[in-house]
Amino acid sequence: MTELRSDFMKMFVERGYMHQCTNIDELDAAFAKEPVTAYIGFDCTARSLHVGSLMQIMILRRLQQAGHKPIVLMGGGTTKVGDPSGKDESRPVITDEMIQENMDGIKKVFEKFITFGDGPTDAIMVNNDDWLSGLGYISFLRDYGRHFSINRMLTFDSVKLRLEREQSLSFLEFNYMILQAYDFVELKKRYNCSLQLGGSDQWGNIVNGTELGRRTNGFDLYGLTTPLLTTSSGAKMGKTAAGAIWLNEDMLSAYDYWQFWRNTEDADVGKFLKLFTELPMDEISRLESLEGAELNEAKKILANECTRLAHGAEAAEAAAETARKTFEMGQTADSLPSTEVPKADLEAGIPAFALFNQIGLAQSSSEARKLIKGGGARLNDEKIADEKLVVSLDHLDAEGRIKLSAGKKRHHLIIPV
RNA sequence: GGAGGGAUGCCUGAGCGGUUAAAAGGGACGGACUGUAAAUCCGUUGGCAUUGCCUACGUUGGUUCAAAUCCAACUCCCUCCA
Repeated sequence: MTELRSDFMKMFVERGYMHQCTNIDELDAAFAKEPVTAYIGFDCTARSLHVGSLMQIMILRRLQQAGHKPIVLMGGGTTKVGDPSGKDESRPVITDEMIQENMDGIKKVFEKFITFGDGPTDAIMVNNDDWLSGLGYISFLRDYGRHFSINRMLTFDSVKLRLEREQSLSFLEFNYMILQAYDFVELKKRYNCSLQLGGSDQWGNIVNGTELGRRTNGFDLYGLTTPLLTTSSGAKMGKTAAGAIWLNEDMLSAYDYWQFWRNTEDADVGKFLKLFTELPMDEISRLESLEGAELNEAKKILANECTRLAHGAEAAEAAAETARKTFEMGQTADSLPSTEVPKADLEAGIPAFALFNQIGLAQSSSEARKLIKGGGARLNDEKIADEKLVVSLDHLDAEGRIKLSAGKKRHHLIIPV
């Protein structure tokens, strides 16, 4: 590999986004020479995206900053088929309405990170359902099916692993990679898009696309993948007690998002700063060289930066301030996640376990009881010793609220109304 | 088409008539220790309920006082033979 020339590729490698590339020299040259249009495909299986997709989102953002054009491809059509990569079972079929709803939610996430519009480097969002739904089966087979070798397809990990592992793979899913390859060609034709980005699990699908483009139209298409991200202790990114770390504020508060990053393992701080913030590299090296407890400062910066990107500067500051009050000053901050409870209910008294369940600090009453029994539940920072404790207006603090905590990190306010 | 094997809780995986809400490990949650870290150790881990009830071992029936465990049919999967 020769020295990289383009700013984008240099950044890409330096920051740790790089995993595999179909032709790094040519791609680098293209980036150095002219604006490149690139896309990443996203499933529409949920109303929001979570941190598992954040790396891809950041790449599109940086791509745009470097003067290139990002395309967000929503897999409205392919979602109906289901990607077999890395999955043991076929995906449940979801309805068109759900797909539309999910797309709307996902678009909101992207609007925070990249600029959409009609300008040359403005991002666009397209839905592959637009061209996939209208395909004629016979003509598609004749024009594109001929270019796919079954022998070859069977060697791709997404298919191979599934077959080796006794799980059945339906013909429907088998077609996923063909459709994704077709997407790439279609995007080249429509938008002169010549690069597909994606996670390393998409490598097979991406390569299929570049090859299909070359065979059918002689296109020069490129693929670039990012590494699969796990934490240093080997866990997949983005799962916690509360569930997935969603990027939409209506699914996960900015405070909780901030907390997620604040709780990063020591060993991951540098890596995450590079991937998920836009701090300059020398600043990052300084931060990651901090030792012991000082590394906590770096974690706060990480949390601030990440929250600022996803939810805005104001929300990030508020989350940081809330955390500071809660964890460092032992105060009860107004801005903790809160739930309004009718005054009348509190007057009558609510069993503590029911309340924990109601506000989401426990998934069920039983779980709440166990939490109390295990000594992990707190009311206004006092451990709840009595399993049958009834919470009432008597428990209001000086500010007229009640603070409930599950463990040392999860806090919630009850506001009587 | 023929012959065997399998389907268990979030996951892996024991159990093969009652003492089994179901071993063990993982994961997750809580506690201790710390730095809102990791590692380690301890506890919890179906739901509802002021100790009793309900739902659970692929689906549906059956045999039994009693079944995840036995029988039958069905569904799906695996292996070998043709």
